[in-house]
Amino acid sequence: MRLTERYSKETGREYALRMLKDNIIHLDLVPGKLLSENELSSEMNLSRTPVREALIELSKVKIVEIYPQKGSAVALIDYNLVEEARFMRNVLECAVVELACKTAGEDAVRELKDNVKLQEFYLENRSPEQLLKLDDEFHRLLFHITGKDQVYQLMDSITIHFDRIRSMSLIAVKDLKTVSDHQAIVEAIAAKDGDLAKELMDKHLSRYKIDEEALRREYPGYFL
Amino acid sequence: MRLTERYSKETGREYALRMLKDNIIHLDLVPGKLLSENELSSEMNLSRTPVREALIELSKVKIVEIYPQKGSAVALIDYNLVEEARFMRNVLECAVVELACKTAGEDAVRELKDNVKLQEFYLENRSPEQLLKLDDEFHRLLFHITGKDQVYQLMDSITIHFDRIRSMSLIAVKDLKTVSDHQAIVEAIAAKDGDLAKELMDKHLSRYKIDEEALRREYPGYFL
DNA sequence: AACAATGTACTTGTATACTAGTGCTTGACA
DNA sequence: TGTCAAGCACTAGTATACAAGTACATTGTT
Repeated sequence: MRLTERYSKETGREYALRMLKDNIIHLDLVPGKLLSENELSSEMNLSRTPVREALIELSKVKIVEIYPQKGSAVALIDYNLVEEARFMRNVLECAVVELACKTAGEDAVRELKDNVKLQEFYLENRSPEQLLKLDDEFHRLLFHITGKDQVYQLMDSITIHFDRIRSMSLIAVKDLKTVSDHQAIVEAIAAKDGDLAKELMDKHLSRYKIDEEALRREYPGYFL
Repeated sequence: MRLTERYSKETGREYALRMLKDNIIHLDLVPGKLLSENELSSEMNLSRTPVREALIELSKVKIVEIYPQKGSAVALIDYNLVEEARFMRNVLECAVVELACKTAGEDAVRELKDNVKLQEFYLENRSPEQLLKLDDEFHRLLFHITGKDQVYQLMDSITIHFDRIRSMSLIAVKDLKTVSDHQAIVEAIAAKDGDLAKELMDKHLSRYKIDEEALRREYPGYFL
């Protein structure tokens, strides 16, 4: 378990949640790994209570399994759940981008354009970390400007299944195409072309498809 | 706060959650009502811990607000959140019913038909409670047969905003149309007509639209 | 040796005690 | 009378103690 510093205003529960998610996504806590509330809490210098609350939250999206009176574990990879996350994201993002075409004003479009401009900058400067952050931010922005923050938050909670296998997949996302996808989407929104925007988004998200069988071969034992 | 019996296998946390949701939906805990963990726990004959865990879960979908070190309250009605719930449901249900047209086998169609048959029975026998239950079950089934149970569960968690104002609205759902809507949807699925199914679902869900202004007039003070 | 019962060491679930932060009340003082 | 400050009564956040259930090892018996 890799730990980073606790933010100053962060509660114990938020810290535990952040640490657990990070470690699960980056496979420092591998699928199937047994989790003990006691062990985790002493590792993080917390009591069981905040750790337990974090585990309960993670179990809601089935990334952690809790067996009452027996133990807890990082969930094995259930490919159907990954597919659910992909499906949900695809459906909602397409609907939101279509909605954005109808409702987005000048300010919103400018915000999106600013974001993409920054992406171009970090693409040239080879800063994949910043780029990933801006990518997430771009999609979050689309939900925000259409007033669907809560929907985003719910969708985001299940996305961890997808994030985990993305981090397993060695194939990096082709950043160049990603950024130009974003550019095209913003242009479609500015032009208020809903059908085009939806189509572009669908194509964009399809780039993240990951070969299940290859992963299964490389990491047997991580799968359900 | 109205309490019903605790199920035998139910944990304290699950019981607290069920009670809180029921009372919020049926306005026994009105919007804006201050909640005290101590008060709630003694009312439910539990300690603070399981009650607190339930409140945290409800705060995730913003139906309960927790102000650290100050207090908690049932959230006022935020119409934008209601709209988010409606939007999310509409988008996902339409996508799922379309998917069902592609993937549903004979067994799945039979399950749906059985459900609708029961709806017809309870419609004739004027049993609105059973009918409501079957209505929920019908929609849950659509997600189940397409392998999207987790998506349903997440969607369902935000639906409470919608359920609350539905219970405020005196206008009962026209059960007759509801049942015939369901019939038509099942037929479209059996005929594998995705476009029709989607259109029918959209029309079906639009029946639940509620007049915001009328509610605002009737219940000022419940709104944000 | 085979097997059954029991003890033990774990787990999560719940209750309770303590910490720290908020806001209001109350009272002293100018 | 007005103002400010100390204290009190509440809150949620956290730590710890205890309860209840599970799995496994160990021991005693046949």
